[in-house]
Amino acid sequence: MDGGRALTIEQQRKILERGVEEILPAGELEPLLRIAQSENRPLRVKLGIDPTASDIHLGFAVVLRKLRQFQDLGHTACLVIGDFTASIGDPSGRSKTRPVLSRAEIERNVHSYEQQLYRILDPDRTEISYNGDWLAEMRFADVIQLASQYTAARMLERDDFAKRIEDQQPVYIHETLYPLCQGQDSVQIRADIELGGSDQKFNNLVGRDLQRNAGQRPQLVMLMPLLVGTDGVEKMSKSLDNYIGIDEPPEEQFGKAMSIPDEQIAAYLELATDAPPEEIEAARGAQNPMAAKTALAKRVAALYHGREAAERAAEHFASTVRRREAPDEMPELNAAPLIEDNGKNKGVWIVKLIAAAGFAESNSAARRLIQQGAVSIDGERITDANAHVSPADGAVLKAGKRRFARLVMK
RNA sequence: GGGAGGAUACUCAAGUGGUCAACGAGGGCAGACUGUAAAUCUGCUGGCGAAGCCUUCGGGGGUUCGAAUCCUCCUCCUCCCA
Repeated sequence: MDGGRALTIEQQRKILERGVEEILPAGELEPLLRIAQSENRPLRVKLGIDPTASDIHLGFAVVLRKLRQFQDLGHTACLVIGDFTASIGDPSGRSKTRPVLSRAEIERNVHSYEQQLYRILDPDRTEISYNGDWLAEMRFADVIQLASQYTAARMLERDDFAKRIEDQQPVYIHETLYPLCQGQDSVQIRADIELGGSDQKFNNLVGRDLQRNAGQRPQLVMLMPLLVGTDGVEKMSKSLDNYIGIDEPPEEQFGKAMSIPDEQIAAYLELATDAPPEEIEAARGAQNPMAAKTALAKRVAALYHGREAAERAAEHFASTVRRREAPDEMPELNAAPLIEDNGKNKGVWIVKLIAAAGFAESNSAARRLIQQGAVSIDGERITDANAHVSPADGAVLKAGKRRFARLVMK
């Protein structure tokens, strides 16, 4: 509890409530902090992790960063890896039944997850458990006992299920067990608080009921707003490919951040960065979204790669995108083996060159790029798909705005 | 157990014998423009060294000069009644 000693309970509460969408029951955070203090023990703050994706993105980082705040105040992060529940699939926000993951996929994801988690969390105050350790051990009688604690009506009235039923989409029995499993996790690890995205409200509240039935104090539920993806519409997620990964290179993060719609700038500043409230407020009605967005993109890159890398990413963006210059560093492509000389054709066939560079998946796709005027060598546009070229060694091949390769001709 | 409906490209979704490599929308890509990889507009979006050819509409078999479209069997999916 060393971190917490310097601050009053009131101050701690303020920090912890910042950026939070909802606390259930409202107003219970401060009393809980007092209990922890008087009992002189860290709170156990639970976060369920669904290992269905292998990349942690800014959306999930919102919750992780909140968890980190708890850690900095001396509390314990209790991560529950849903290795067992991943084989069910969280129905939250889903309009369809989820595909089931294989054991191997889950293990691969978990492994990659753990490395990324500690870019945000403090490993010394983190406890990791796998819910398969207890859920897989349950006997059928235990499952019945668990299921007997909730009614079908309450389960089916939740939004996701109700909508599906109305749309004549299937709802499977095992999906209704998902919230119960997650609630059982809370019982198992004796969570004081459960963090989650706002779409986790129902699941987290089930945990309260189960804990109460088990004679525990029901966990406080803390819900964070969902970060919208770079498309500006859907929730950020890997499957929609609208995410910014915390492990991505700074240039990628910067560029992706620049591609969010202007209206999302303030939300991103608030949820995904440490920007002070004044800056967030200023960004809300900004006259110059470009400047605000650039500042945001820098903050994001700096958070995961440091200030210097963020500055470089900004410069990279300005030169490649705004001034359309070739970047300093780009992959090399040895084009020498592609050179032909058979009387009919002399040089490298441009279509093959594009395909070899990996800029197109097929020759047909390469032809399209060429015909659309996307391809150039050393700034000279090539629009004839039958063209053969003899570029100088070190010439720059470009396809579209962002794909570059330096040609090696010997 | 009984009845009804469905499976089309990345997704949704038209098409019910030739004019179908398959309408449309979303997504993606590209170009123009710009303040950005935003917005907007336009184009492209199965493969092949490509005026032509090849493969595709859940799977197999069949009818036909010709099938995504008709028949048949199979697989899978959904809904309604009980």
